[in-house]
Amino acid sequence: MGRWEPDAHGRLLRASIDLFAERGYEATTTAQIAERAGLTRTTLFRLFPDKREILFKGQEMLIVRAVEGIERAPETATPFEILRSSIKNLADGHPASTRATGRALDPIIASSPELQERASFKRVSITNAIHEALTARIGDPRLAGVLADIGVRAYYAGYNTWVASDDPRPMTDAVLEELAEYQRLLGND
Amino acid sequence: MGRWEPDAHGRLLRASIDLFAERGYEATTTAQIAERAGLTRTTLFRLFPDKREILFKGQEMLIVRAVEGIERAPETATPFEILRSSIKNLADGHPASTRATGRALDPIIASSPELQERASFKRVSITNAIHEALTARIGDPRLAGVLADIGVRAYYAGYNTWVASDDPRPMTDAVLEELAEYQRLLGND
DNA sequence: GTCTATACAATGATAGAC
DNA sequence: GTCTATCATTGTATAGAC
Repeated sequence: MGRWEPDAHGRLLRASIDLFAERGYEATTTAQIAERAGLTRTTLFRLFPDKREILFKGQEMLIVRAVEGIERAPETATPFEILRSSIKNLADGHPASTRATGRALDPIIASSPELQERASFKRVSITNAIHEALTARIGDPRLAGVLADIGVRAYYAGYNTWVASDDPRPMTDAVLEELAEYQRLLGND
Repeated sequence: MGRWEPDAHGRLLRASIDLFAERGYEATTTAQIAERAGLTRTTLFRLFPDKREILFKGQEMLIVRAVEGIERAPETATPFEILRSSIKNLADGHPASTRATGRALDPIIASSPELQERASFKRVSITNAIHEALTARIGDPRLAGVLADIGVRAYYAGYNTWVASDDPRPMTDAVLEELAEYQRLLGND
């Protein structure tokens, strides 16, 4: 059954989404996923560390982009402007196709405690990475922590409204609007 | 081996902490935990839904207390005062013995990705519960979300400094001091 | 250098006996 | 309510095939 149709990751992701939508996450075995992707279970576990990660791999990029956005903020930027730079760079990483993927993926994640747990871990990990990089940049770890929370909340809330809408503008617009609302609420500093 | 020495939960928790500290979380099997507690593996899984939850059970109480604190806030309270009531009630739920438990437990959790994942889920769940209850109380879901983040951050940061210190005052003091710092940073509204 | 075959340990579920 | 026993599945390890 050897194969080098090259996109093994992509085939496994598509097979997973299809099967999870058809039969549910828990009712789908890793053997079935591998079979539908034209691979074996062994290969699946060589490419992904576990079953959950099939749906989440690629999110390491999110941390890289958020931290990059902090490093690229101009020398004179205020703490909130640095946060804005981070969240903008993070959202800019998403192509238009993210909307379709999210519409297929999000209901699956919502249906399984195991997947929600992994999603929570990703959210906390992104928050912690921003917290750390912001602390290095602005010095105050408390302010950095609160800003990290606010930025990540804007990112997820903006993502959710954008995925649910048909607004043709990029995801970044929705995320930055959300962030601006938070800034206004808190009496912008 | 039948037993009704009554504190099965407590025996399993203590056995887990001991064994995880001795041999590591992953290297300890559920059979070994059950054996040290004087029970069988089947009974362990009747009392706890999975191996991780042995260390985290009891945290449902945290959500109840946080929500209670919101409901009990006086009619005239500002949004931040309502949040303060929530976080105070949450922290008040911890007896002095929490410090010793935390000192034993926290390094174990930090050593295992699987446990960190469960811890992240608990943090997000508490945040979501506060978000929801605050939204019901004050109306604005955006303000409620940001406040929930801030409150939960104060709770965890206060917990961490309190566990690391030998300050004889209750945990609530450390948590509320942290929260007051955040309020000051954001130019109290 | 990627894919596969096989064997293995551990989690968690289930059915039935005392 | 606890136990014995059995089972499917996840995830690991190793060695080998193309």
